[in-house]
Amino acid sequence: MIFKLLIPDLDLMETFSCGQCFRWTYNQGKWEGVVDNCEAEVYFADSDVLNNILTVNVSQKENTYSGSDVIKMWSNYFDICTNYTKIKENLMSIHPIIAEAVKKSNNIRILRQDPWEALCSFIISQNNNIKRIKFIIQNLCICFGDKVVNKYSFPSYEKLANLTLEDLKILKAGFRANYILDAARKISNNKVNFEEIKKFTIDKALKELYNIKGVGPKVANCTLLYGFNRLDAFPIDTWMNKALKMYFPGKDSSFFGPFAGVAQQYIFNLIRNKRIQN
DNA sequence: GCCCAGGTATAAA
DNA sequence: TTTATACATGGG
Repeated sequence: MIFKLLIPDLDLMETFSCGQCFRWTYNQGKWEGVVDNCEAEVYFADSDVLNNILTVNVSQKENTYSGSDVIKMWSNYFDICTNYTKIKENLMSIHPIIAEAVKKSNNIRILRQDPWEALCSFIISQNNNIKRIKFIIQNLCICFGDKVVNKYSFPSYEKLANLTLEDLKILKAGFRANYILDAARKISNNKVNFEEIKKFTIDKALKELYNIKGVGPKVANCTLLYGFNRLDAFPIDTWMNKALKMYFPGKDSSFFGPFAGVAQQYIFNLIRNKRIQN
């Protein structure tokens, strides 16, 4: 099925390649990806781009989801109810560097990704580069996910929980394989509970995620920001540390207010594009 | 060979 | 409590 969504403040290139997600691919003017068990290509048609109308062309096995469920799913994924025009105005008023960051990389939206996919993806991201992160995640989906139509879904934690380190060698994930297994098992046997985390304060949610091996501040904050839509989460990494020291000496995430994570994403993109060293 | 990549666990100071 | 090193793998 094919349908259209009105989504202001969305630049597909910026949003899909800013490092918040790892499974979208660009092909001849269209972006191809999988959300849950739903595969789609999305694009702005020439006649729609000025009106912020996104075309979503969904392929799925017959009747996995109803038409209205599909529209709900993709509306939620792009978080269309959140007003990014307002958020960006607020952020730009905080500091000139944020204003510059927002202007330079226009229109990044924080996607509402599945919590498990976000957690697992950012466990894989540690001490790793984006190209290889994508490679490992693609292996993970092909080897252990379900075939949707042409692509594969992200494998469930239940499925991975029953595998062994030996099984995961095929991923070439290195030392992270052990962390993936630990995460899958702890969530499967309820030692870490996503439903509880949704109700927790940010500090409590972070501590809960730290119970998983290989999950530290970076991975936990990314999981909360991208998987739980906690826009106040603030995943500081080496590049962001450089940026903070350089542009915001002495400041912490509270300086950026309730949309710290959104600010971080824009600043990160600015720094990455500038290829700042030191 | 060496260094780095959207870090973290572990040991040692 | 802070600081150093190993960790798998692949690319530059």
